Amino acid sequence: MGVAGRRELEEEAGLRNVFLEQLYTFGAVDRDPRERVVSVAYYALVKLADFSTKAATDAADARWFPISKVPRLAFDHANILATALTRLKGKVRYQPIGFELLPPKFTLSQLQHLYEAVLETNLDKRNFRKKVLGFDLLLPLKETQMAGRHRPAQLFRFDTDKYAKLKKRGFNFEL
Amino acid sequence: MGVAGRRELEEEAGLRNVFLEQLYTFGAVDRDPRERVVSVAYYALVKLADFSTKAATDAADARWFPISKVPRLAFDHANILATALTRLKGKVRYQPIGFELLPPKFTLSQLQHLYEAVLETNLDKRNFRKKVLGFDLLLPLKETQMAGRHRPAQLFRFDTDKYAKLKKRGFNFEL
DNA sequence: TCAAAAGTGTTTTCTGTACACCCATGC
DNA sequence: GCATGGGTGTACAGAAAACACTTTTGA
Repeated sequence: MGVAGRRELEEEAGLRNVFLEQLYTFGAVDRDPRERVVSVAYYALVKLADFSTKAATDAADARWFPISKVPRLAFDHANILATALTRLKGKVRYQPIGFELLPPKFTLSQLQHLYEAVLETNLDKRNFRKKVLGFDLLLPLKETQMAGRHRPAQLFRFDTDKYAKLKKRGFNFEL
Repeated sequence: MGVAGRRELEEEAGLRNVFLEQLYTFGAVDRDPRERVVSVAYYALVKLADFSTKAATDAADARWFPISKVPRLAFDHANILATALTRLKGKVRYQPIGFELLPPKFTLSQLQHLYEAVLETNLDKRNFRKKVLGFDLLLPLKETQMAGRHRPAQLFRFDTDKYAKLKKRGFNFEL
C-alpha cells in the first residue's frame, strides 16, 4: 500500500526511504456530490537535511514551514494538516517514529528535542534517557559529536533489525 | 466524513447510531493499474442483538461469524479484516468503545468478557472493576439482572454526556 | 446443601516523576 | 576560568498486579 504515493515522493521530490503512512481519505461532501473529489491523504516524515538539499531543487514550489507559521491553505487542506498533526502526536507515543526524523547518527539530546517539539512539552533529561535507553534499541557508537564549546555528545544509531523483531512479537513501546 | 457509509449502513442493514470509523483505503495494486479499484474501508461496531433482529432480515446475505471461524474471503478481504482487528485492539485501550458493543444496560462481567474477547487475554475481576469504575463513567441502575442460579448482577449504563465532556478536555482513558 | 457467578480490600511490585551536581570542551 | 550543553543516580508517590473469601440465588 502507498506504492503510488511513494513513487510520487520519489519522482517529484527525490526522496526515498522516508516514513510514509496513509493518513485518511477525505471526501469533500460539501461540493457537488456528482463531481465529488475524494482525496487519499498520506503524510511523510522527512529529515530536514534531505528536504533542503534534494527536494528543494527538484520540486521548486515546495516549501518548508514551522507549524506555527503555515499560511492559510486552500480547500480542506488545513483540516488535513490538523489531522496529520493529531495522528503524529498519538503515534509518536507508542511507535518510535522519532528516529525517522533524525540522521543515522544522532545524540540523545537531538532525539529529546525532537520529541519535545512534536509533543509540545518539556521532558526531563534524565528520565528521557533512562527510558529510551531502556528499550535497548539504541546502539552507542564509538564516535562523539562536537558542536560548540561544551562537552562532546555520544552518538547513537537506531537498531532497526532489533526493532523489527520486537515489533513482530507484538512488543509495546510507550514513550 | 463517513456520511455515505453511514447512509449505506442505515439503508442496507437498518442500523443507526452505530460506531463507524474509517479503517483504511485499499488500492489493489496487483490488478491492472489502468482499471484500478480503490476501496475506502470502514468498520462498524454492532451490538449482536441489533444485528440479528433488524439487519438479518433486511440484508439477507449478511452473516455473523466468530473471529476464529470466518471463512476464506475473496480478494484482499482477509487483509482488510486483519487490519480492522488490529485497529480495534489498539483503539480499545485508550477509547472506551467497548460500550458500543453492549446493550444500554449491562453488567460489569459482560463488559469484562467483552474486553477479554477483544484483547484476547484474561483480566483480573477486582482490578478490572476498580479501574473501570474509577473513570466514573458508569452509572449504577436500580435494577439487577438475574441470569441463572447465582447472585444477580448490578446493571449499569454508560454516561455518554460525561464522556463527551471529558473527551473535549483531552482526557485520557487507558484500559 | 451445592453449584455458579457476583461482589469486595489489602499488600506488593513496578513505573513515573522530581530533582542537583560534576564533566568536557572552546573561547 | 567561565559559559555551555553533556552526562549521571536516588528517593517518593501513585499505578498496576497479585491474591481469596463471602454473598446471593436456583435447582
